[in-house]
Amino acid sequence: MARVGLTAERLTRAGAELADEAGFDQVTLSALARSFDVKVASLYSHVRNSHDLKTRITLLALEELADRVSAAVAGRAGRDALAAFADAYRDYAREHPGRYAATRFALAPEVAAASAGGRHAQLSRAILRGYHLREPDQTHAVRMLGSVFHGYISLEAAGSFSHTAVDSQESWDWTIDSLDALLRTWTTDTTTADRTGR
Amino acid sequence: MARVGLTAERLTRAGAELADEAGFDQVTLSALARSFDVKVASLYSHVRNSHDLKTRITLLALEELADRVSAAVAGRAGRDALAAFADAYRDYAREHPGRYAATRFALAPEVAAASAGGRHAQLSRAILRGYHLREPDQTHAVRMLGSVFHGYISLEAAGSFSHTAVDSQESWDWTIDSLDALLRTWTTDTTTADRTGR
DNA sequence: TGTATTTGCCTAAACCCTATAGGCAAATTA
DNA sequence: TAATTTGCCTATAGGGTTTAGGCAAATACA
Repeated sequence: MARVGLTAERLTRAGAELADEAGFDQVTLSALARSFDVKVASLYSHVRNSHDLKTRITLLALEELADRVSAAVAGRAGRDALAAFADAYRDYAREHPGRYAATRFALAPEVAAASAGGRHAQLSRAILRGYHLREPDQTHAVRMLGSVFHGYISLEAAGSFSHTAVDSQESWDWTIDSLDALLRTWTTDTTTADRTGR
Repeated sequence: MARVGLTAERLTRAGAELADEAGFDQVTLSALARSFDVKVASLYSHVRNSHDLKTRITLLALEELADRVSAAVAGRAGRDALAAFADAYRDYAREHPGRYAATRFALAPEVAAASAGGRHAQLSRAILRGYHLREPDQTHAVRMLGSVFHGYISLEAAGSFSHTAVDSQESWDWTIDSLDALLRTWTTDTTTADRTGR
């Protein structure tokens, strides 16, 4: 019985590819075993179980994505940085839908703490640095940006924006412009009363 | 063999409850059969298959949610309407996490066309009526609002906002205020160049 | 280099979920 | 009351997960 040379890493990479091709929830140990022409039970020497495999794919995706976002925003500021940041997420989601879906997988707290999740949070705050927000506004803004981008990406992936004639790219640009404008109002004018006009 | 009196409707309602308790992807025909103390095969007389059941739960959730949102925004305008709209979605997601998750289930195009999805789109546009946006800005704004609210709700549900001391309710209010302010800039000043300051 | 140990992949088996076919009895209709 | 429809059943097959235990290939060590 020749050995195929499985490792947790190879399984994780193959799992990530399968996720992109068939969807993250189609990633099963059975499918993976088939793709390596190996019996399912053999995989249990390398990953603890199905959940463990998904966790590993999630960690891989979080790292990859953080690397991309990090490279995209390097040397940029203001609207430029904001757009690069947003595009990095969206492009990744479009190129790697399964991996992007994996980044939504609920990790165990200890695992999450050791993941690239922290880098994402830092990157988000780095983008806002140029807008000079004070706490707690900065936290509010981090949450809002995360919400908009993640929301847009998932609705777009679900096909929610393909019913009308308006191009999705236009709405995306409009959204980034709007967020930039919004954040800039905070830069120069920091009282809520004035900002909201109430 | 006494009959239990199953119907597609009863299965759908029980499925929705199960979704809220255990998660939408824990909704299985097996679990449902157990809860009715009936054999699994019996369910196939009432629903075509597992996918059909999930579709029915999705349609139920979309209707319920549209009813709630519709009632919430009735008689309101401006920021008031915007907040009522947003809160209706968020409250529903918090009270019925499984049903809210169901609203993200990908429906077949014909089914989606006959669903309450259209009502949601109309409600969204109704909110914007008070801000007097022209096309295609209105469409952009509809997409942005959908993105923010859906994104916020799903990130919040995933626990993404429970790592810092800042209260999630505050960020939510801040976000709604920000969106209101943003939309109001469009009301009085409609050229992109001026709005973004580029 | 030969032997001991570890490690990788295997078979076997149990459990759960989905789905179809075909049967019998309860409910409905005539 | 008889005929028909309908609801729930048993049986069966297929796919995914997971554990236990075995044999052989790779590795370590004398």
